[in-house]
Amino acid sequence: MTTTSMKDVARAAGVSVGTVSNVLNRPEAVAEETRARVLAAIADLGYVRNDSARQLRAGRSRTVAIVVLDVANPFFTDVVRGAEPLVESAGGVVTVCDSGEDVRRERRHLELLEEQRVLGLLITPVDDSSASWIERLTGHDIPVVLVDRGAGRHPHCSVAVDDVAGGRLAARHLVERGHRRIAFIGGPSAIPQVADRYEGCREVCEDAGVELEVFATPGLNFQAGREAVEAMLGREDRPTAVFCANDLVALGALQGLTMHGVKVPQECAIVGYDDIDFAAAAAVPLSSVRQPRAQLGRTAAQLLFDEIAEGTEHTHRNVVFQPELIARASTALEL
Amino acid sequence: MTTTSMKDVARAAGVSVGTVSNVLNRPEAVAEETRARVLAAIADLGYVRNDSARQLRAGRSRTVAIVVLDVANPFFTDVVRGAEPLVESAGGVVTVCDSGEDVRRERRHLELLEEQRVLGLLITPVDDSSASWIERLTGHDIPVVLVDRGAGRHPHCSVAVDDVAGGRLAARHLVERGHRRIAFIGGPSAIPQVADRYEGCREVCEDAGVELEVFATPGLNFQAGREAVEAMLGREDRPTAVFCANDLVALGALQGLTMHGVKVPQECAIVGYDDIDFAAAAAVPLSSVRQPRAQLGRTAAQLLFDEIAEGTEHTHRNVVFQPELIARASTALEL
DNA sequence: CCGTGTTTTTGAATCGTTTCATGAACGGAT
DNA sequence: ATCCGTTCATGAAACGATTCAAAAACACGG
Repeated sequence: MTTTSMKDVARAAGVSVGTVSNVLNRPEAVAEETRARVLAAIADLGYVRNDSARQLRAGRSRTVAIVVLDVANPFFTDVVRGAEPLVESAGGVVTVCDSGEDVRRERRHLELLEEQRVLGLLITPVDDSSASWIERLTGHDIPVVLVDRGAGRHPHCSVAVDDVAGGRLAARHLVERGHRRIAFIGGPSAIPQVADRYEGCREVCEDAGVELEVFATPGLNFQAGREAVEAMLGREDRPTAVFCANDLVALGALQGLTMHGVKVPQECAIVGYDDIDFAAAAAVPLSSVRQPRAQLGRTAAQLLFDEIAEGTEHTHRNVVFQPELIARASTALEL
Repeated sequence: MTTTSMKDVARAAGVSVGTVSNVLNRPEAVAEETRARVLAAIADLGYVRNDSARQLRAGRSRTVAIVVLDVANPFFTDVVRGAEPLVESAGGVVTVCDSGEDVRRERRHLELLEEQRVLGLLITPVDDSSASWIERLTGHDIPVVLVDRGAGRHPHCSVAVDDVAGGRLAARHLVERGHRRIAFIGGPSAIPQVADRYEGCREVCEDAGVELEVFATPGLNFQAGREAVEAMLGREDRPTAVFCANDLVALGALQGLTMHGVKVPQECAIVGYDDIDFAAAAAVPLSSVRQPRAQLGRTAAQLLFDEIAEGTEHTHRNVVFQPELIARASTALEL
């Protein structure tokens, strides 16, 4: 069965293809009676527009791509959710690509997206090596907005959250509750987020004259938190609070402490980072630093459309959001 | 700046467009020397294939769409991950669409996907009302595989997990550990998954002469579990174990019990369903029924490609997988 | 140098829309 | 009846790749 095209519809309705096209795209420009006839033919034949042909003619697609490091990470799903409504209300479509933190996968996606002539791109690059690839896109007139990686100089718009401020928030929260010995759990420090969060924490501790000890982990996952906390337990001058670079790490720490009979928050307080859904759902609800994730997505999409609209007049903007501390049971005690 | 097309490349390399096309698609058919010249021109001009034109000619795209109920749900992300490698190794691309359990969003996606002439579709439909829309696609020669909703009769391939068996597994596990009074927490029972899991549980309890009480919830979320368990706590003949229709519910139950000082598993055992990552990460690691999610995705993709390859010879297949019980601390005690 | 067979290359047709200059149809004013 | 201004409809020319029959180039034996 061959697919039916506008030509078939035109024939069935006794009009020209141009008219069918007008019915679809500028219905007000075609006479009432004709329009009805064409619509009837469309329904009758079950005609469906061919998007490839449309795009070929238009020169670009209506797709905005979002390239994320991990689709399963709630951070990114929320960013996507934030961006979607804006894109859709602008008549666009969102497509999500998962690089899985793998440069090769990311590259493959970028190639494909360029072949598809996407309208624009929101991306959290895997690492600096992506820069040249991304610039290739902008060179071909595909606007790009960087998400949560706006640190360095770069010729793009970007949105990000101030991780140093987040680190400060967490540390200040703990210091205010009387903690004088704090542990930072997280790593590797090559990840800018980790480094920044640590940096903010360090500043505050230094200013307050509070002891800060680092437990470096190989990654930001559950296991890492559990192991780090176990390393900490043997010690006699054990910190009375831990700040984890990530909620997963914090949940690992929580389980580690619980299983060794250390009471949270009575014997050890915990602050996490990201405020994932499970932070509130933990056996001891977790205090955490929340980032305005949906807004990050919304703003990124907005910047993209601004850039498209402004054309050559455009000058890049870099928007930085401030995080917020959500206090829960895991830090509910003053020492 | 206008995008460069094959014509430009052809001119630059001093050959015809047909030859350029051959270099890209059947390089072995073009002379060594010519090929080199064309490739040089491509690199030189920064030429990028136009996928719309390609697809227009080809009549279909290389995209396999997966329409899920919730991208943030680990169940679906794993299904997607399972399907991806197979699709990509077949030269396809995966695109994920989130219906958000909303029929209207789902419909919009289906319309768009049909306009894009996708290669095929894996979908977990929002409800039965989707059926007619989906059949429209198959009517237009777009093969569809149903994921985890293969219950009724339907003219498609499908993959699913046997939820009744899952319910039986959970109940049997609890009965074997000596529990004689069990609670089922979950709802609404209109959801086939909930109904099936309950059904399996009921069978086993009935056969074993074990008392089963249902705490119906309005949804399958954290809050629901917490509230259900609180309703249960007041009672004197309190069940000694709960089977939750879902891990989120189970985590809610766990938090509810913990906060009211009820020890898990000593005073109340818990079994969840889905074995999400956080099940193992809970303060008391959660026993849970695991579904072979990635395999579900893999198989769905396989069925899709089979259908494409077999053409009219194809007869639909319905594959049902068996779930597995993962025992952890939350049921670690014999009564 | 010719015929034959093989390897390369060509160029036109095609896919299904959109766009736009042109033309037809019609009504009303003169 | 003629002319003019609207309102609608038309049909051909893009858009950029792929395909394929046919032409060209080449190799080689006689």
